Amino acid sequence: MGRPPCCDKLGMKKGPWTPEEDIILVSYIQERGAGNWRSVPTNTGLLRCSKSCRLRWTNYLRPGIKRGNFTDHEEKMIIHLQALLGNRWAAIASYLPQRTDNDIKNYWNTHLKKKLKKLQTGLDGHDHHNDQDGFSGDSLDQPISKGQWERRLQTDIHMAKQALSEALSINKPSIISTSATTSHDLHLQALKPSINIGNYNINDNPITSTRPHQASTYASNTDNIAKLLENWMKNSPKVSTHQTNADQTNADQINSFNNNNKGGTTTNRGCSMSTSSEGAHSAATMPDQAFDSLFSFNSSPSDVSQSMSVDENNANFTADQTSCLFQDESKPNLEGQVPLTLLEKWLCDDAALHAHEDLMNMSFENGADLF
DNA sequence: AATCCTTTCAACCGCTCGACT
DNA sequence: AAGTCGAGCGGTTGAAAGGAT
Repeated sequence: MGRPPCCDKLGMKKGPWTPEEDIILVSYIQERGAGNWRSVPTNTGLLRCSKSCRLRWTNYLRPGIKRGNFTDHEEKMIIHLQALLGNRWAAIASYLPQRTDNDIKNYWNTHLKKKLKKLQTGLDGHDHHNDQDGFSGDSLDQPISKGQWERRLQTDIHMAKQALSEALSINKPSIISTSATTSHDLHLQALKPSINIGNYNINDNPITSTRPHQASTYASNTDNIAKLLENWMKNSPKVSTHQTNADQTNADQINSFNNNNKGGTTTNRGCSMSTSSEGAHSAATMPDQAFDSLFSFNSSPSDVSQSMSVDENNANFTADQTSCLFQDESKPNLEGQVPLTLLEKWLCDDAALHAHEDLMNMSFENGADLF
């Protein structure tokens, strides 16, 4: 008998969130910032447990969430990171700041597992040493000692650092070395382009990007909320009966944003990137105070830790991010390993394709800052 | 048109971890 | 040192949507 679920307390509501609840939550977080989730239900009057509020915020309402189809590049990054980190979705999501761990996890389970399985069965019909699942995320069952794993990790970190260092060397513009001799080398090299996540994302900006796949159909979460509110406003004109005065104000602001954002959506989507700073950024271009008010959240520490810290102005990874990339402690990759052979090639092809371009877009000064 | 099957994804559950006392 | 509590993570579930028959 474990602890009873927190949602069992006090007849908490479960199931899908309503637009009204979303608005209340967004309003509250706008006012107080994300964090201290325990106090959220009491302070907002939401009949939701703190956990549910946090989840709703982090997985759906939080600014900077990209929804919709994953790009080819994202897909490959997930595959690669999954191979490196295992099913550590939060860690993987930290390299794809616009995606939530839940999204990535879902995408892995619904799309990528199948895709890889297909690929794998196509590759080797005879090597079934792993398990019935081919190389599903849960397939790695060969034992590995902690010591072994730690040594491997150390080597990985060292090699990755070295690789990144080389990649950023102005004298070596070609960051994918042709001297990779081991699967290990290939693996790390293929990771290199993902180091440029921030850069990559920024380069989705139509102004600077030349990538073919950036015609984004993604809606930022502001779009989500806007759409949601649009419907809600149509269906439910009685905002004030559900909310406090403050909430009413915020609802008005949201509505105001919604209307104004119709003109601004193109711009935002054009950027194809909605970071947590999107609000502030967009507010600068949108005169309406409502938008500014609602979406320029004050980043709480938890926000900062969860959201990307890409500097949109210089479009570069910060040193912290890079060190984070390598400091991220990894647990033994006992599960979710994918045999890396032709799959690697597949991934590396893409990596090589984008690597040079990414590097070119990264200023050397900032690259130097990484170390 | 009706039914069944599959896919998707938001949300929940249970567990672990770290901070605090 | 031990206990408590909140936050976060990964696995799983189930409703809804879409597709096949």
